[in-house]
Amino acid sequence: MKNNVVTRFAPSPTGLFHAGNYRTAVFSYLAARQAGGKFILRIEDTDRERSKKEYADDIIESLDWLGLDYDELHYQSKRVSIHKKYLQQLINEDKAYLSKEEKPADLEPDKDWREEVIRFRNPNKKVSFQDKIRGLVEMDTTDLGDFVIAKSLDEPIFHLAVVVDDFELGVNEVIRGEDHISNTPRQILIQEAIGAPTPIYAHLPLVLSPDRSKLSKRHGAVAIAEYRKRGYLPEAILNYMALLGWNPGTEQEIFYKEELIKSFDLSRVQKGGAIFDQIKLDWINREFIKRLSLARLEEELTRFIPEKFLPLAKIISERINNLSEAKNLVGNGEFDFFFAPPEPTKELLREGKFLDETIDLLEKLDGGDWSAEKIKNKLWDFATEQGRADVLWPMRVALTGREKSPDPFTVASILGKKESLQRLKHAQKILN
RNA sequence: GGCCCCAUCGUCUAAUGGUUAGGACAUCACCCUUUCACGGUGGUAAUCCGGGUUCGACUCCCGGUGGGGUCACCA
Repeated sequence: MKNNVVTRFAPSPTGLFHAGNYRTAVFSYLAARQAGGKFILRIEDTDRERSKKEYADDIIESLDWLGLDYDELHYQSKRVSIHKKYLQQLINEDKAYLSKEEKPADLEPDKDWREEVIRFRNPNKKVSFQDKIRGLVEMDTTDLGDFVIAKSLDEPIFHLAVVVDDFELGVNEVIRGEDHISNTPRQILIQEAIGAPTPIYAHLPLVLSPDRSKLSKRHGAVAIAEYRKRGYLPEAILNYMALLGWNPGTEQEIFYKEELIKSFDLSRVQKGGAIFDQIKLDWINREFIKRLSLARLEEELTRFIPEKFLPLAKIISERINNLSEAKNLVGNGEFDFFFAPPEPTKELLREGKFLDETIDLLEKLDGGDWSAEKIKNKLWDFATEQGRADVLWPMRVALTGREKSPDPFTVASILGKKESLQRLKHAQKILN
């Protein structure tokens, strides 16, 4: 009999899905897939006040986009009858009890408040658990007191719901953020009370902001959906997040999903928190952009630039960190950066040496055969003879009006014969 | 503050008692080149501090210091 690994990702839909959450999902996913086990997505939406459907949808769409496929999807709010069963049982066995509460004086006026809640009868003992990343962790639960596990029989809260669901769904490896370490003893107490086995834990180091505090919405975290909009590739995000806090022990940096699944190993996960480094993400994204097939590159680029610039796809791909930057290079359909309106200055034209000859040579080239390669062939010998800089600089400036651009042959090919010659002649006029 | 976790270049990390402490990103210099970009080569840069243990500590132990997490009728 194979001991199948079952992991889960259990986000609460109370905000946009970002790198902090996402890294937990990646590690849970990789651990499950590597073991040939099961990966469960459970949306923890029992807090009716804070949970929003749009956030749940955002999580699902982001996971889908990133290619983290799950075997089961559960909404915790739909499982309250199961939680209720266990709650009732705990009360019957006097392991939990109804507790009268005194309303705090400083309670916010519009805040939901129960006069009576269900508290767990804390046996006040030391508990310990095995953590795949940190080893044996021990804690005394005495100072936790009789903590609240439900607002009512129909309203379980976090600790009870998590323990019951993990048990019922067969989760045997709980992979979650380090911020849950202090919740673990409480949950173990509940497990013991309902007769559930304690899963293996793996508490991941936190993803940090540049100031080393926990990454959060209001603190530097960018939503996954936003990265998508900015033209980051899902494989790049996956790769970068996997490398944040984990490494394969080799010098490989670029991984596709299948390779990650193959090499992933929880025991090689770092213990300390890791700062989210946008610059390195950019580098990885660039690496994946470079590795894109021409067909896929063009397809991705059409989300950001007009189709007529697709012949430039390759050249563009060498100059951008993310696809949306392509917009800055070609503008909104009008010739922009690469193809600025030709307003060459005399100075930039360097006296326009050989502009006449360049025009003559190009006039002879068939307009139906106007490729960058053909243009280059036509001009190359002459340019080499006269000094390439002296011939090509004026041509570049005349065509683009700028010092910086792709090579002039490519520019000319995109502009077409008519427009190219028009611009060259315009430059000629300026010089006279 | 109590409890808990953590600590190698600026950043992500490798080295599980013996290495000139390695790699990547970033940065700097040079090369390539019709500009930018791409690419290539090389450089700068780290074991938090103090005690032990040991022939020998980044590595093991103890103590500091520092950072972080958590202390809800949120997850």
